[in-house]
Amino acid sequence: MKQTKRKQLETKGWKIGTAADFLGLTPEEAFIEMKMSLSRSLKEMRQRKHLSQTAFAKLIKSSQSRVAKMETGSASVSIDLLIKSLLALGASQKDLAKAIRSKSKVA
Amino acid sequence: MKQTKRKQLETKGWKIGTAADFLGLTPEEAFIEMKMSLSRSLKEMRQRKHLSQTAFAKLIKSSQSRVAKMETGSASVSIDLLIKSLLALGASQKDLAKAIRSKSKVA
DNA sequence: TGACAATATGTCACATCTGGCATATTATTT
DNA sequence: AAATAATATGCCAGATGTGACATATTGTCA
Repeated sequence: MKQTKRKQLETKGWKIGTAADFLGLTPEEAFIEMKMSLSRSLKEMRQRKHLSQTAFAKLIKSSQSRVAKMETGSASVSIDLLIKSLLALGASQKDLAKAIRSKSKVA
Repeated sequence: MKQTKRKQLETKGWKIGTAADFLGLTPEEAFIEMKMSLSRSLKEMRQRKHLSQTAFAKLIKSSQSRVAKMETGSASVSIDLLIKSLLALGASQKDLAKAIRSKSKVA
């Protein structure tokens, strides 16, 4: 739905589906977006610390392959793991909140 | 971390290391805090919509017992499930970001 | 180019999470 | 108080996520 139309409806007292789909995202899509966002944040933080995937994997007692999967947004990675990893890198809850909100670039 | 709070968490199935507690949140504790925060948000949103746990469970194709576990902060619930549930209730990523940052009160 | 480090992908046994059911506990209504 | 609704807790089989390993691909530098 277009922004303009939504605004018109809202000023007329309509309450349209909330939120998650404000930008046209279904809950599932929003969920995926969030994962991708966390993925990117993780990669950025790791690189900023000059850690290889292997070194980081050791740090969080995981494996290089799983770190790679985290950073490429593989479906086999849970948000739990992403968040635990980010926290291990020193991310604050504030950082995570920010990461969750940042959108992915569509090109 | 307060003794009373620790006890409550333990009865929910959480296992917390006993090591350095007073010096702020360990990543593990921060992780638990986040979950508790999401739990509270979920309960609030559901109640605001006047849905029983049973009705909400049907909505997200889960069970009343799991919804109860989500809201009581059981350790057997993943952040993935909490977030999916919140999104299903219409939470925006902004809402989630907010939820993640707010501290949980156990007392 | 070749050698080497970093990252990506596939597979799998094992661990954790999930839904559903039964049942217990707590609130609400009559 | 009894009946009823709502919520909580325990359990378990099946689903999903995990670490680890092998191997492939990509990147970098001599």
